[in-house]
Amino acid sequence: MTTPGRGLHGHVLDSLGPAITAGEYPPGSVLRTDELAQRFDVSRSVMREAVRVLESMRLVESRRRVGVTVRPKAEWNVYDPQVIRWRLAGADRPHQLRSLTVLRSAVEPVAAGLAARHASAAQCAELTECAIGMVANSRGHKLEEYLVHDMAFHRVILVASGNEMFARLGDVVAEVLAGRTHHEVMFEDPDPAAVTLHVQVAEAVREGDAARAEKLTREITVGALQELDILAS
Amino acid sequence: MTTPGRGLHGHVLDSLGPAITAGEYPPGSVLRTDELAQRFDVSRSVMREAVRVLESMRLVESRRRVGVTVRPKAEWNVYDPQVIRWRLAGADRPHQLRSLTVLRSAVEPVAAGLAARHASAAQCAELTECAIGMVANSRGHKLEEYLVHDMAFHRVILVASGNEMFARLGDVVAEVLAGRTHHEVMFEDPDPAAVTLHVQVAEAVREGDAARAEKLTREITVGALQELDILAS
DNA sequence: TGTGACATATAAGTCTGACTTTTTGTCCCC
DNA sequence: GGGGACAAAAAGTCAGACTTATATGTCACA
Repeated sequence: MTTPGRGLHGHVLDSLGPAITAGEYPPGSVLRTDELAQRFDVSRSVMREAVRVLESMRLVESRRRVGVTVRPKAEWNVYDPQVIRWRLAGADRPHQLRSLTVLRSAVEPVAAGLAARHASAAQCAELTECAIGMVANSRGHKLEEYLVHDMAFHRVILVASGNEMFARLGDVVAEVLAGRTHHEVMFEDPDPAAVTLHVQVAEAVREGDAARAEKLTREITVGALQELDILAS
Repeated sequence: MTTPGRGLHGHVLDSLGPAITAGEYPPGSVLRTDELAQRFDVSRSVMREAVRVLESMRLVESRRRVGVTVRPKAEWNVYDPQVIRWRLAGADRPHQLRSLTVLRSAVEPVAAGLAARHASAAQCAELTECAIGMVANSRGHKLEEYLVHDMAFHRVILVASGNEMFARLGDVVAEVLAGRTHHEVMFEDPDPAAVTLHVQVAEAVREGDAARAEKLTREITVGALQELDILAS
């Protein structure tokens, strides 16, 4: 992914982070820095750095004379990519995938609409390339190749929206798409209708038709919601 | 806000964070831990903890033999509440407000639709109370009181959506609303039409009319976009 | 002149131990 | 039983020595 396990404190985080986000330490649990340092066989300085990071993610709170207490889930920085990755890697995975898919359904249509207005020529070209790649790999069990182009497609849309907040969701969306292919039920070739929708979105963006790009993308995300049985009405 | 300036390293962050997010150190700038420790008159241990936090926010990258280099804006964890607060407090404020308002326009309508399906009786009651509070303070230059109820209203909607990712945007939305009242041009009483929309959203949610709640909320967010001259078509 | 191996300097990374500060629980006394 | 002083516990801070990785410069050799 990005740069995992860099330094000793990173190694500690790779152990503690998933454990906490998995609910292994229920909210209110108290950890002691010294004990943790011993357990992970690192110095207190290193342990303190790790705790500081967990604190900035609002997973824990460090108080004098008390120790390091685990915060309730509702206070976590759930948008921190690291936290998202930890949760996706653990028992919380299904729940996290649902949350993120709902988020996608809100954000991506609007992003596509904005992309139709702001996308550069290069971005339009890239988008079309992605769509072509998806079509080319939509049959014959070439799921991995399809996935690569699918992830790229959505990333381009989000970046081309021109909104930094949307752009930064590219990694998250990619993670969701990858999860669908790798862990969920997706043995067969992708739905041809979905592939067509992607091609049409690329068209709409190229033509600057914001309303159509938004509507088509909404259809894509509705499909994603249905896959997870998140059904409305 | 939450718990600012806790401990020495927190004090350092309160100085460094805003400076970096304000672009005071352009991307690629190199800082040295020792020099920073001297400058802020703290020990290296404390400085290292601060750097670790900045690193987890992806504002900087620490590499051996090089130093602490500032990352390009595109890599920052722009959803980190701390980063958002720093940017809102600095020169980037207008740009950040626009980004967040666009995000709101994507998320809040969908959240309102979900709230109509999932809101508890208590949440419906709270929502109605907020709407009443807004109406009661909509005339006579009682902007502060109006703001309190406005923030509460949107927070309830986001929480009642039942989606943790939406719920965690409550603070951000509150910050945007507060910003509009405190820093932007908003001397007069709020737009009566907007107040009515809020009342109607509360109604729709109470009645479980998801489509109407979503549509009405979309009208609210369109208004917010127009205030900032973010116009479509 | 270019290229590779090697040496060196540099800045982060780590560890240790001593000390400080804050908070909480307890116990004594009124 | 309540209030205040005291003691213990855990995080917080600091200073210094040492380790490790790595960018960069140097020099020999082709």
